[in-house]
Amino acid sequence: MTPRRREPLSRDRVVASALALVELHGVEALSMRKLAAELGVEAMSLYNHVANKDDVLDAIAEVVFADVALPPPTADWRVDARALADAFRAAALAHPRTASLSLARQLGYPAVPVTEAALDVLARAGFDPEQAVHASRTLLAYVIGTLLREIGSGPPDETREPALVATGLPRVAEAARHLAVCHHEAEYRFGLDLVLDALALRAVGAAGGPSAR
Amino acid sequence: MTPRRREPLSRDRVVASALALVELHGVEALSMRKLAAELGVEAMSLYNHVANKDDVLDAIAEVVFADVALPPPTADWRVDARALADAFRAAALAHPRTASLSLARQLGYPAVPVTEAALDVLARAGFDPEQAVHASRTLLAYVIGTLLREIGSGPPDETREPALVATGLPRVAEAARHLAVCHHEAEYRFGLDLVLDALALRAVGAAGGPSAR
DNA sequence: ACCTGAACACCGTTCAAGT
DNA sequence: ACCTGAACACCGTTCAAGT
Repeated sequence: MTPRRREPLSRDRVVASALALVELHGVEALSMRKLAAELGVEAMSLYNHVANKDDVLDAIAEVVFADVALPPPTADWRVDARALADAFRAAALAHPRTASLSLARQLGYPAVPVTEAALDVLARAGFDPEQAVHASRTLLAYVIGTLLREIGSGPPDETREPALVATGLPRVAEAARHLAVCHHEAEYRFGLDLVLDALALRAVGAAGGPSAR
Repeated sequence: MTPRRREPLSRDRVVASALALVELHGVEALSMRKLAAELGVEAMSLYNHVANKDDVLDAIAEVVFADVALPPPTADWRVDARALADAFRAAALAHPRTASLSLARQLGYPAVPVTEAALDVLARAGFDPEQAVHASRTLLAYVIGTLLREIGSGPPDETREPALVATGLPRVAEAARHLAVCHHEAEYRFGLDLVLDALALRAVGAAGGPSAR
């Protein structure tokens, strides 16, 4: 019978509990009623702290990217760009089951510091503010697309390679061995290097004069 | 009282109806009961043709990319790569409200022809089969990431720019005018050019000898 | 101010029964 | 073989009532 036999409910407690439930059982298993039960309360009490279920889902998405551990800048913008992309990826992979929420919804205001860091890196690479916005969007689109593939891909599946060969499509059959598997880390790194190379080229062009083309 | 007063139910009719409902009212509004009503049948009848609701959602995702209008090859692989990316984007944008289904789930077997076309383009660019797989995954990740941003972004919002300035973050404030808006078509093209440039560079390297680096 | 009981209008899915 | 009625075990959310 301590004075705080039960923590008072709060928006933060509701959201934290919801994130935990999603991480444990997946988004589709989250219900307002189970969330309330988890918090030792009736479902209707939640509505004093969140607007509705969608509000809860938005809040979960925001928490994920509020967690991005921004790397300290170095002298090499390429190193910094890579570190920032890695940090973003790490934050998403820390909560894989929230991916469909955090990646599909528009990145909210808690993600603004990530944008600041990206624009800073790209400014140091030589982009003017407008080009830096475009470049950062390209980089982020690549990273998010890669994460979506990684998080959505199931466990290894031995039937994939023979199925690909059986399509009879020549290029697919020829590459079936490589298409059947996906080493996510290496795949991410391959494309990231590629995008960074391209950004480096544009940055040099931009430094040579405004609106190079 | 014509003999076919009512078309017989079939998996294809169920899926087509589901796609139409999603396109009209969104994924969250799709229920087995409403789907059945749309088909003039009781909800339980659907289970003679589909395994469950998830099966329906998977089937919708497959239909979207079965529709990709593969462009005929030309003499210029760069033109072809762009045309293929454009065709993929067009297919996704033709059913924007299914995006969370079609882009987040693993691309199914109906999308294999797209992979064949991509690998063919990249082979003609000079990539060996393994490198072509990596390159195609990079390209697709970029396109999908861009689509997710495009489809997830709401209508223009006048409050965004002042909110960005108000963060006090210097790069964000400086670029607020450009961050506040997003011309999706132009943004997509910017990054696509960038990725294609980078692929062109790798292709040359690969043509110079196996495993350049 | 915050919590709750009861209720409303829904869900997906199973199963035994119909034709 | 295909369709259905009734039922089960759930949903999100509202509202008036409690403390």
